[in-house]
Amino acid sequence: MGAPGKAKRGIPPKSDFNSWYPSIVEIADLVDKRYPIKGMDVWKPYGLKAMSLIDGLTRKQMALTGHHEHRFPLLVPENLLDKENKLVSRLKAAREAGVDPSELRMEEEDSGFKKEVYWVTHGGENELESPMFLRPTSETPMYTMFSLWVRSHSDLPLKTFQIVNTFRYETKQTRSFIRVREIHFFEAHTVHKDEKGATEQISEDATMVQRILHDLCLPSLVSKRPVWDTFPGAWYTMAADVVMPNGRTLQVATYHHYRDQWARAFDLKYEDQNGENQFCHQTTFGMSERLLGSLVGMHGDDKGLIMPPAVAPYQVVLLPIASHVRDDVIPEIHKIRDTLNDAGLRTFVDDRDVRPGVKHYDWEIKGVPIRLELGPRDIDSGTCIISERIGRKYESPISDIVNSVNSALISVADELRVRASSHFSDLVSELPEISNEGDGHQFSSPIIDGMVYSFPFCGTDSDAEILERLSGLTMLGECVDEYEKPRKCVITGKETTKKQHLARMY
RNA sequence: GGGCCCGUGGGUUAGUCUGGUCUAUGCUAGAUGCUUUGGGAGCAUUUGACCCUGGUUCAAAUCCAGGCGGGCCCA
Repeated sequence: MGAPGKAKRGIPPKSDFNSWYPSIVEIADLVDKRYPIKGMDVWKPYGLKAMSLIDGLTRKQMALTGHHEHRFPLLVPENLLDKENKLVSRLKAAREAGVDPSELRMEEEDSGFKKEVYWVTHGGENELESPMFLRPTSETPMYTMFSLWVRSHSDLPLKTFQIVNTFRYETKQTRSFIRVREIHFFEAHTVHKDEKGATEQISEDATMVQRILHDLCLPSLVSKRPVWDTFPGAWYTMAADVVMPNGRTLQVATYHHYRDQWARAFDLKYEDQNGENQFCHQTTFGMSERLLGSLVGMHGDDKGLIMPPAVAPYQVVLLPIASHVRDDVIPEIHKIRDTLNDAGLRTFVDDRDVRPGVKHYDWEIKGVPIRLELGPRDIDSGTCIISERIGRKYESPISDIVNSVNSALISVADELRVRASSHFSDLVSELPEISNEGDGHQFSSPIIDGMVYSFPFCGTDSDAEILERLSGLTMLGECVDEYEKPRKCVITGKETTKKQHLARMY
């Protein structure tokens, strides 16, 4: 704690999360929100570096699984959107009518996509004959090209991805990294011979998400979204949700199994071994800067951010002490820095001419996992002082500095995982029992704002709707983790191992 | 779609109801100098703001209208 009554750079307490979050993203120098367009923040170097490192984790997973990076154009001609709109509205209508999409015949219908995109209508002063829009996601441009690229079964599977900016015209309240209009977006799109190939891809996606979230020290809930919350073009949608400290869930990753629905709309076919044309099966996998938002929200505390070592822009900040008193402090600290750099660590020497306390506070706000102090006394004794952002502070011999720093980084990451999962279990609790007397369904105890509720459920869509209405919360979908022993469904009373969650979503 | 609120230096804030004493207050941040440097140093000097346009008035940060920008709540 600082001196009584003295604000720490004006950071509100973390317990007031709705004020803390928007303040910390600016105070820690991740973004500047003052750009005069709502939902379009300026990325500052520190924030951009963290995001690039997160992208690095993603790229690593993509490389391990044989995906290739592409880059598709930002602009999409309007007539391609029509194709997608038709598909989406047909599938949506089919779903609502409860029939197979192929049985349904549709007239033109506006699915509403047009309202959610930014339009380019002019070239210079001339109105464009065919307007274009900024991609909200890249199915349309990509699948247009895929149908040119895929000829034969030997072209499959086609595994692509790109990390680009996408645009959505949000009218609701925006929040840095959580709801923005210019989205830093990762999207992987794959094309397979059959449903089985696409299904295997979905499980590969699940593995990748968990590896990335492990590096970010984030626990998550993975669910199969309810039908009404599935992306209309998808057969089914899987999603990973992180629980923020205010109890709202944040969807950080989704992966969709499309079957051959899009392939039929975009005429995406291949010739199989028998010389026959077959429609392809497809998947997509998406993530965004919400990953950064979620680690800011989960790990930060009253003093500022805490960066998971895997993506900390600086893993070690070195603080020279009293360097004007002794000439050897700076050279010695540079030596240590070079040693750490050679070991592959990201470092920074803070040689500003300010008092050491200021530097400690500054780097605490930015969440640097380890601060390393070196002053004349340390040089004489052959040691330095290591402060971990999670609280520990101790002396360490300079001769073995790489090992000390590496194990300190591991201990920070471990501690973050412990804290995050204890936080997580505090926020998720069992749904109160439901009675169904004459006056309809009732909870035995009231729903508390800021909690996520888990419960056994095997009911129908309309049972789910009852729960949503009764609680005022949203169903996350069927969780991939099931109960070990069957339990009674909260609505039907039948035994089931299936687990669901109700939460307020971002 | 419906309703409500707000716009003052980089940040935050006083002043707006009741027009003049406001070339605009406090804190913080920034700059310069000297002294300082093992967890937020001190002193001195100093830079910096009334969202835009129009109206009312002798007089507008303040009242009115419109615009632009931001936020909240409800469907």
